[in-house]
Amino acid sequence: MLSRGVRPDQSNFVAATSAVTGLGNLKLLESLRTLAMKANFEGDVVVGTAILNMYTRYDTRLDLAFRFFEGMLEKNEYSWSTMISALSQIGRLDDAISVYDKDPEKTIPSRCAMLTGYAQNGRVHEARQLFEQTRNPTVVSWNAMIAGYAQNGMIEEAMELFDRMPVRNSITWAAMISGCAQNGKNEDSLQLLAELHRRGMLPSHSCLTTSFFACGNIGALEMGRQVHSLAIKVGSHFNSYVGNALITMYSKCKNLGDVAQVFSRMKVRDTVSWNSLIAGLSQNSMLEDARNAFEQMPHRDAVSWTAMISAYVQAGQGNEALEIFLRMLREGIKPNSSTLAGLLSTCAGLGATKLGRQIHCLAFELGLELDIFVCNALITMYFKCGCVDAFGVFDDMPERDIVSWNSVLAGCAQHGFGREAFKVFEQMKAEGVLPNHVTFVAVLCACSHAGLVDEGRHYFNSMSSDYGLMPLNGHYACMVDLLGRAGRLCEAEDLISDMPIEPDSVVWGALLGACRIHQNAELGRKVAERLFQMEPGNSGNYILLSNIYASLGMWDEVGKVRKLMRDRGVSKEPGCSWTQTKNRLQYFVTGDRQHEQIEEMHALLKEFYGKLKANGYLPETNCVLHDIEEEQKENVLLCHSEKLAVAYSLLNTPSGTPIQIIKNLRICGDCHTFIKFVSKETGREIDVRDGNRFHHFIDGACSCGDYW
DNA sequence: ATAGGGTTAG
Repeated sequence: MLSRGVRPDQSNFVAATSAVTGLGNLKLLESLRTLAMKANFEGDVVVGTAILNMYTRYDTRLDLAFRFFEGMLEKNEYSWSTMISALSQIGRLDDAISVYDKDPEKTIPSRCAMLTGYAQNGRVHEARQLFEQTRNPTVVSWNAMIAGYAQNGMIEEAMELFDRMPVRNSITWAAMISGCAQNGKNEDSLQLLAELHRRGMLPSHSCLTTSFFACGNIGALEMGRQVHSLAIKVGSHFNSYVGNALITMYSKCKNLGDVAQVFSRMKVRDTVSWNSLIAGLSQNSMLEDARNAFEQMPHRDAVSWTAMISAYVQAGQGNEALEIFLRMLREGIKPNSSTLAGLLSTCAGLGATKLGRQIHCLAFELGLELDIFVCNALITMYFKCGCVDAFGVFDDMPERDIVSWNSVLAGCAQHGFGREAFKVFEQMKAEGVLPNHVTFVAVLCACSHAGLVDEGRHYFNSMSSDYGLMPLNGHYACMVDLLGRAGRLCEAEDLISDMPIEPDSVVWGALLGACRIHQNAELGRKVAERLFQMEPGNSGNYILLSNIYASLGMWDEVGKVRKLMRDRGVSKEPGCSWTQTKNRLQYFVTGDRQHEQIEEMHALLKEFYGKLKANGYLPETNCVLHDIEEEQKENVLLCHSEKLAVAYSLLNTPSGTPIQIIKNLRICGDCHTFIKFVSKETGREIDVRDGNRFHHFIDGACSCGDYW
């Protein structure tokens, strides 16, 4: 056009800028802008606003966009609203507010942008004020307010506006249907879709997308199929949002055949389609397929990398997760708060404090150190690794959600900070945060671990009387544990028999654990038999019972339990457990290959012990490995040192394949032991029942991450 | 073209 000497007009420029959208090419944009200036359009509001809009999409910091906005000779209502909306979307709410304040007109678009800005940054009350001050709200104003309420969990208020508003459009319905689904009211959201349908209206792409989300949330496969055919009927199935939502819906409904079909029939697969596929596959434990999809996809974004990392995290493959992360960094992809949160939970699982600290540093570099997700993950990581730095992270948080409070309470429980847990709990209440079921599990666990029986009772009662929270099995399990550890086995038994809900195996398991501590073989046998019926495949119950007998020196009974296991074919998978009798530690190995396993472990332990010594970890010479005693050759290994037990438990993993792990020496293990561990850092007993890693207690320093 | 709605990771 230009080469033929035709001067482009306003609409040409607008069309050209819109064509540039999605190309992500800032240089192209700059040249368009130069062209506009040459063609004497630099002062044109419409062209200017179109250029501004382009800037807001590419410029992540918005500095260029803002400078351009400031320089605009003329601004219309949309120039203002575009700038306000862009600033508030990246969280620069204060700048958005000051732009809004400077707007002399404060037109409806400008107000709507500001309203949404407030709502998306959690300031619903200001959003509401803005809405209420608007004299003639348009349908856009109503929609913005409905969405604002829904995004802030105020679904009743949103519903009330929805019922009250004079005119609704398709966006109103989409906002309401989405609001319900986002707030766990999936059935309501599907009912709204049905009502929309009944009224003879056609559902928009957004309505369909969000309805699939709702179906997926509740696993409503049949409903999902019906909506799917509706989508085909209205021709929406080619829309990428709809297609992507279908992938997610079918994978949440565990219908992988349909996932594959939808994916293969899609005309255009964007990054979200691939990401949804990866997420769906990994959530259905098809890790290999997820990885293949990941390797095949054309453009991987931060979400793709994060999805793959968390797939490995969930599968317990921390090393793979880490390798993917390193590759991500090498390829220059910037991690976001979710990436870091996933990695931190891996560190927590591995007890990898050193790596955890490195990721903490990375969070500072990326400016994510105060991000709520990152902080919550940091708190859990530090606590699981036994570092009280968790408190510092918690204290520095500018805002906290229920997860933050629960994480800190759980940490107190794990580390025996009973009284501190109460303080945190009171502080939480004072700040007006309502405790939930998880909160009480943590508080009761803290009581149990600190041996605070009366306090535990008080909080247990307060749950239902003050907060209307009915105790669940987890809470009963804590109480049984609390009473049981305090030696009040009868009371624990009574509590179980008075339960209004059916006690699960965890509750009985807590009682069995108490029997183990107090060496009560009579009750232990009774409880264990019940557990054998409830979970016939769980070898842990058999081992616990045999540990009780072993602790009383009742070796005949130990033999009987082991025979029972063999007869019932329980211990196909090799497993191991620790127990302590007086001044000895015993290591039980179960499974068909017990004998060779012991030999192999023996050898590996010697090797490992040598490494420990070489690294200055076990200075005392009395930590000798005792030979297997004749009479318990088959199943019991004895040693005399608690420290050696720590070394042993380092090698132990919950998955029951200790040998492999030992060879790698990469993953430190979970210990199912009743040995008391005291943290050198806090001087307090560590609760090892909840997956705490304690290798650093060998010498106060974290050894993991060095891989020895 | 621009103010309001929708999919993926945690």
